[in-house]
Amino acid sequence: MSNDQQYPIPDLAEVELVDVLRALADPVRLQILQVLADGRAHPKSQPEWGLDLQKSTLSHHFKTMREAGLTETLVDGRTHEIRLRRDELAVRFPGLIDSLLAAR
Amino acid sequence: MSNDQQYPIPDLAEVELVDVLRALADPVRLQILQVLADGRAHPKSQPEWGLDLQKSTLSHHFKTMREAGLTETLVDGRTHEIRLRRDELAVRFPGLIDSLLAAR
DNA sequence: AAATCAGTTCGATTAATGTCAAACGATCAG
DNA sequence: CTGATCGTTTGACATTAATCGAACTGATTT
Repeated sequence: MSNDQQYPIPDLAEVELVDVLRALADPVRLQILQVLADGRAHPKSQPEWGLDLQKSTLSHHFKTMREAGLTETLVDGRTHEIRLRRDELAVRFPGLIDSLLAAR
Repeated sequence: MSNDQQYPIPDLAEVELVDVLRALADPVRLQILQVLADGRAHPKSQPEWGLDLQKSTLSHHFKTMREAGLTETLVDGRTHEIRLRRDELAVRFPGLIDSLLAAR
C-alpha cells in the first residue's frame, strides 16, 4: 500500500486565523512554506529544505504546520511527503497564502 | 502643538514578513488590527479595543505592533492615537493586510 | 503649586516555544 | 533474523513572550 494519508489534519472550518499566523510566524516554517509553494509533495528528508536542523526539530515543525491546517502528510512505507493544502486554504482564507508567497 | 508623530517607526523596506507575522500571531493584536481596519486613528485608551487588559499590557501590544511596522502613533498632549500604516503595508506586502482583514 | 490624568517602563511571574540528543517504532535490505 | 534507515516521541534546556502591578514621566487641570 502507498500514499495513504494517515496523519490527522484539522478541518479548516475549525482553524482560526491566529492559528495559521502562529504556525507561520517562524523563519523555519516560512521557509518550508516557500518550498511547498510549487504545489508538489516534498519528502520530509533533511536535504530538501535548506535548513541546518536536526531531524527531530524538523519533525516538530512539520507537526506544527500540519496541526495548523497548512499541510497534509502522505505516507509511503517509511518515507513521508508533505503537501500544502493550498486549495482548501484559499477557500478558508482567501488571498492569504498567495500574499505570503508573493512577499519577499 | 499637536499630532506630531514622535514614536519611532521602522522603514517597511527593512521589515521582514516574519516580523509582521509574529506581531499578528496573537489574538489581542489581531483584535487591535480589526479595530484599525476602518482606516482611522484610534485613541489608545482602554475602552476603545474591547479587551480586558491592564493599560501596561495594552501599551506592550501597541509597542509590538509599532515596532513591527504595522502602526504609527500620533501624539497630542498626553493622549495618543494609533493608525494602521495600510498604504505602506500594501506596497511592501501586497494583499496581506486585506486578506487578514477579510478572514473570519 | 498640587493634584490628576494618559501612557510608558520596569521587575517579577508564568506559560509557550525552539532546539537538541537519546530512545523508540516501523519499514526495508541483506 | 539482523542491521540499517526514516521519522516520531520524549525529556531537558534556554529563550522568548504575555501579563500584571508598581513606579515613573510628562501634560493638563484646579
